[in-house]
Amino acid sequence: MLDIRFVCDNRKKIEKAMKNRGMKISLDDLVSLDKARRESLKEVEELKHKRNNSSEKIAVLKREKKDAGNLIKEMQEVSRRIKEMDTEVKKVESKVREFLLTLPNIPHDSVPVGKDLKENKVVREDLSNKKAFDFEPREHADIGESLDIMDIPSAVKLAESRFVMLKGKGALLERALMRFMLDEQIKNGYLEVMPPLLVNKKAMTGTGQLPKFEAELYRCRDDELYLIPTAEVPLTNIHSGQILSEDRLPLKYVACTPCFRREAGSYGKDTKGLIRNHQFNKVEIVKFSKPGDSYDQLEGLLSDAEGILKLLKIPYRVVLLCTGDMGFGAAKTYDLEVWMPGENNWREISSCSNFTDFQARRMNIRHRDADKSVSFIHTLNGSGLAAGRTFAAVLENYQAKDGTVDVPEVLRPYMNGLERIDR
RNA sequence: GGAGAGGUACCCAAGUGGCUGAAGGGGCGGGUUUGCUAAACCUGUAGUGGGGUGUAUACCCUAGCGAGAGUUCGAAUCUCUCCCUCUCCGCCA
Repeated sequence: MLDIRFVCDNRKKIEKAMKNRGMKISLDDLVSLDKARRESLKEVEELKHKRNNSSEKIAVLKREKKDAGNLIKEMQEVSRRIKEMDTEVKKVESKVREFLLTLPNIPHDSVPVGKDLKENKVVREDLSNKKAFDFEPREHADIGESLDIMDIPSAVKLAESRFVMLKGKGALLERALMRFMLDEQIKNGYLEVMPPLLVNKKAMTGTGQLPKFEAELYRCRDDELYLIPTAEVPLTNIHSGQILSEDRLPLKYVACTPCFRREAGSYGKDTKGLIRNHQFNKVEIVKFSKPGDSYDQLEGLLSDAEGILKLLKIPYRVVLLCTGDMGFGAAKTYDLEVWMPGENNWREISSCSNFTDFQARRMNIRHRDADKSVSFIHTLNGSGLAAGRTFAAVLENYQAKDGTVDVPEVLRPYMNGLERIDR
């Protein structure tokens, strides 16, 4: 959410930013709505002032056993008017808020302007671990099924399409990845958390999933609770409503959780294997930062995520998203993409974003400066990494000609010393 | 799920319609005195959101006693709805 004052004072800037995101938005209504809000508010507060004074006078009169009838009569009318105006002000306020909740964040100046993913910028790449295959590398779903470590038909029978069941060494590999990635992020100074996987509406609104993206969420029938689409939601909401003291910042959290996404509107896309599922495991890292150094913190968070791929020895590149491809709440986003030799393509495996004060304003997370003034903090998050997609990347990059898969060295301690996955 | 008790500031807590724009403790900040790992006394302690005036410092108004609605000239206090916490019972990994 953007600050209403900032929006009103910087219309040109906002409208340009929205245009860069590929949105056509006019702020005329919002600005006049807010003007009306301020005028009514001033008027009603003056009436309230009058009422407060008169109430006191009435109290004094009554105590002195004098007649207060006239004043009471007068105040009846004032009170009626206050009630009327309060309703009006509230209506306008909620309209303003509703509008603000649908406005995305303003992209940072360093973000390239562009229409879609074709205009994203590759910032750097590390191909030192890219292998030359002397055979035609296969896709991960193919490898997984022939090794009998991925069972899609069973998962579909139990749930529906876009679910997968891992078995045996596959389940072990997934668990190893989760533990390895968690341990690394803990080493990087993040505090591990096991959060609720179901959260309420307020939390979903805080991070920006609601109200705009309700169709992406699984919702409980009898309770006002939603399955988390990412641990970003519970982690970022940990400090909602709080004023954090500056010496605690940055706060860093990590969680490994299943994530649930309806993937509405992606029918027919990435239907094979582990790339786009309704349920997947992900290690998420979140930072609460002072406003001043959030962009430095973003670089750090990115390299924390990147470190996993370096250790796993998987070729990857860092992509800076352009304005048209960036998520709703982000001011700046780097994607980490891994090389998938079977698919002969790059795949997003992590998305690291600075949300600036966009989420903090929704959640009301603030900090106290050295000069005692209070301001919104900045939130950041990134995957470190998505386990399912990392699983796929390991299969494709570590496959051998005979259909087996080597276990990356760093994972072996987590897999009871297992060096190779075979049948 | 059933029954009961609660939710007041950083914490504990008093408070059933108007000198409560919230008593009293504790904690924390400042001060005084005596002096040694501190005590006693004095004093401050509603932060914040919103609106306005002014501009380096400020001031005024308004909201705020779990949340929302209602009654009333006036609500922490009365009524309703919801949320949360605790205790007992039931169920349960």
